[in-house]
Amino acid sequence: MKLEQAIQSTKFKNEVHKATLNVLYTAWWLKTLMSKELKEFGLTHEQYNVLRILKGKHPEQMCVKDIGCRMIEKNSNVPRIIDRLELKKLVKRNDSEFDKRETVITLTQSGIAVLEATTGKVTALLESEVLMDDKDAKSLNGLLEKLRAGE
Amino acid sequence: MKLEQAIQSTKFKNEVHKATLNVLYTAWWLKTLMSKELKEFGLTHEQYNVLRILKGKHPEQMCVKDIGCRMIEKNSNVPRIIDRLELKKLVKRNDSEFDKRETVITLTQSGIAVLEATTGKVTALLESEVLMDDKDAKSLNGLLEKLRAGE
DNA sequence: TATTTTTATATGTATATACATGTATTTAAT
DNA sequence: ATTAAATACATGTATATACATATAAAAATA
Repeated sequence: MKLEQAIQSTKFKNEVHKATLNVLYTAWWLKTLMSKELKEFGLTHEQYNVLRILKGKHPEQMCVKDIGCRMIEKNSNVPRIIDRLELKKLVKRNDSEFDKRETVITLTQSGIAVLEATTGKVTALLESEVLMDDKDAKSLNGLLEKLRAGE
Repeated sequence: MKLEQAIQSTKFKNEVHKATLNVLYTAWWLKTLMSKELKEFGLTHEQYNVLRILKGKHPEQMCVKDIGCRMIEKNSNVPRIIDRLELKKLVKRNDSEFDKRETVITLTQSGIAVLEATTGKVTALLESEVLMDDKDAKSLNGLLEKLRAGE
């Protein structure tokens, strides 16, 4: 679907303005798509993101700050996302021995199982819905990084 | 900044997977950038979006549904965003004469003034931070629509 | 060593998102 | 004409986002 249809507007100041709206809309579209699959597992998008980050270091523990700086949405409130994952017994909090300010987190066996099942489903969904070859994806990655060049 | 630095990860399944994360991250980056400017005017990103949509039809009134389907994030709770804009006297609610189920909304004079001031600032900010020429923006728009082709 | 500053996390508040439900009104079906 | 279905909006709840503040511990400084 063209952006014009999606937001029922044709008035863009220029192509750059249209591109900013297009990025925002595409992100919403992707999130909505993934959330439908995640919901089956009782997970939200950001809970899933935290589980995947923990998986990357497993079986090592990670402190809250290190999880936070790997999040896609940097202002996510990681302690509260962990609260909910802990309630579902998918992660476990421990006090750090090296630095008593830190809380360190690990995946539980249950967390690993849920993450693996979820990842399979999400990957399959994206493969079937995101119809883009590697060459185009590479161009897209380059352009997005160009857009953020001033970061 | 490269995505790899931004989310401190280099493990992407493939370029398409990286592109999905890159879109999500870029959207967050854009929203954060704009929010900084909007905050000066006491507006949130979605409140600003509603004001801009109303501007497109002004001085005509728009019903809640028509605003909703022009929103970038479709699941936004438009009545509640309007509640806050109404409290700030930036918009006005009226009962529709044609269909008593509808509430129709218009910008107030104050709303128009705030919107114009805000738009000027936001536009200037994007021009200075989004360093991309029209040609690249056009390619980017094409690729994003390719990504969502199955929509 | 004592004090200050910084860091890591948690908590509080307002708004937003996602979704379910309730209510009034309109449209369609019987 | 009456009933049923659909529509428009509002409201309620759980979670997330954005940001301010609080608390404890570590690091830096006097």
